[in-house]
Amino acid sequence: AENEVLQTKADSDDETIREFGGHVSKTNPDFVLTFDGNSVHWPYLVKRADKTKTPLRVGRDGGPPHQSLYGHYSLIGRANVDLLNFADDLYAVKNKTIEDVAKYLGIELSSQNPIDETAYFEHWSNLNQRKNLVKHVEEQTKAILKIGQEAIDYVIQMSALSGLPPDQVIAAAVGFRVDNYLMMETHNLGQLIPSRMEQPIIPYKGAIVLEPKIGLHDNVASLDFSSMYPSLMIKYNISPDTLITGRETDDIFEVPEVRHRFRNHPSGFYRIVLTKLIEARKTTKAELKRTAPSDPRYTLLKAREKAIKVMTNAVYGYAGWAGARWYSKEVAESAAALGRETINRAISIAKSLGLTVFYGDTDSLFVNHDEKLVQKFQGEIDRQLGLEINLTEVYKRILFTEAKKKYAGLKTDGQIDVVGLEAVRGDWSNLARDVQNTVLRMVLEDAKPDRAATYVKGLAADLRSRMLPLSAYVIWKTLTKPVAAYEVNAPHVEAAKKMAKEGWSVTAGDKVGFVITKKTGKLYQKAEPHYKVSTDDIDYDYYVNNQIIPAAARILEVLGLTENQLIAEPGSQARLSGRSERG
DNA sequence: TTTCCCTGCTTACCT
DNA sequence: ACAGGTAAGCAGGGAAAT
Repeated sequence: AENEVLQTKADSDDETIREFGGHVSKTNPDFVLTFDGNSVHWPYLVKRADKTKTPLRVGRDGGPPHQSLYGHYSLIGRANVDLLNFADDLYAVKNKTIEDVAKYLGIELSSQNPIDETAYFEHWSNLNQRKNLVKHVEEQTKAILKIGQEAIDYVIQMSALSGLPPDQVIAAAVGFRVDNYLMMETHNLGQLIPSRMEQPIIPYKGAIVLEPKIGLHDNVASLDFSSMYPSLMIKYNISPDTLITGRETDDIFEVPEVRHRFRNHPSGFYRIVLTKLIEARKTTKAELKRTAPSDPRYTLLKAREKAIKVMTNAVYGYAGWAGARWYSKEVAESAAALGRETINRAISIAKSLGLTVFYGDTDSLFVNHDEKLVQKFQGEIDRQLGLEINLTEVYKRILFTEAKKKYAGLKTDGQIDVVGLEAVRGDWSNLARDVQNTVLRMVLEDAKPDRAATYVKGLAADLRSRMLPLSAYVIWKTLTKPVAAYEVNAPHVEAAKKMAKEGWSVTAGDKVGFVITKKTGKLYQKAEPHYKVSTDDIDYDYYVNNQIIPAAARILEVLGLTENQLIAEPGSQARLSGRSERG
């Protein structure tokens, strides 16, 4: 039956593998979906099939999977899609678990308490608990299918655009998707494809980030240039094949600041492909407007539009990537310089119209939302710069911290946008994130810190009696290299070492969950793998002083409160001296 | 001997 | 393993304070 979860009663590897192959042949799917299959399930199955000398018949040819490009396994005649690769494109999902990805995509899961990998063995060993483990895996299997249904249109559209097969395109890094897309277009133009060359990495100056106007501001609009870098590259014909290296002076454009020169005519390669991409996106958007959301083509068009957008936005970065076939430092550097000129001129225009600029980053500006002035501003950007700037959001109230790239705004629909702050960082505890989100809502709604300060003080005073689940205290950090390669001690590395000692395979790219315990010594000596900790072991002082207070203070300091004011009841010196050391 | 301050390593975020 | 710009915590070491 469709969407049926198959379970085997086989009790040996060879029997299980044989049965699995039989089911694949019988079902004969076009797509095979896994979650982390390229790193875990396929290599494992291949190894066990080898060891037991059992044929792993999963391809349409009845053959085994083959290791392919981009760290991916391919099945002959089927598209083997590893949905973890799709999840990597979902920036908002911090910890790429099946459960978190499903939740983000709005997929309902019937089980609320998934079993952590580290508890699998224990569940398997205990016959009563084994049932729960089987149930859990069944739930995950169903979730993977649903995630696949959400991903499939995007995968197919990205494949159609880039020319890479659907199973490869999602495994391929962004640079290789662009590379392949450009190769396709070169072919369409009847031109030759340059070979990839070893290039030294030469850094260059990038975008401008403005100093934010610290504090709470009411009625603020955010505006964004639409496709700023692509638009500038098209406008000034910035491309490797239009770059002038000789003495030409006729019909040329010199980029401000960096002084690279480009021919105005004929159109260069990047102008041609970027124009094509932008036109394709416009066409798709127009078609979407004519299509009812219930129409099956609607999701397909949405996916196509997203794929085109992703590709368009990646071209500038690609041009500055030393591994690109069409690498040109001059091109990337010129686009960046033109971007800086653009934002600077936009700031001048805004100010000349009487608008206040609160903040800006690369291609965005935050100004007071005076509707008439903002419209006039957009008109002037079009007239003076020949570029489009869109009103993307209106905030009833917005808070800028002293730091760049960290702010939060209350939108007109009551939702809060949080940018860069601890609340959106995956390497802070859920506890700290929840506290900061709560503080932000209180502050943005009240426009004063009192309610939030009382809340934080209350929580800090009796954290342990709140009996929060352990998951509130777990901190997740990525291991970016093998544990032995680290130069300095760090809590997540120490926790990883402890896991390795117990036989867990911890490798670069893994997320390590740890909890700070009451043990003595440096912080890294207090860190324990999350699954080994009980709530009795938690160092509550650390979580108050180094998680809750800093996360709350980041916001409340903007309104004049200090960290100390959040810890101490007025006049209580005892608590002040009771703080644990910070760094 | 303890505290303070600076620097480098490290991770994650923003556009 | 698309780009550069930015914040921030912790470790470690030496200088300054006790």
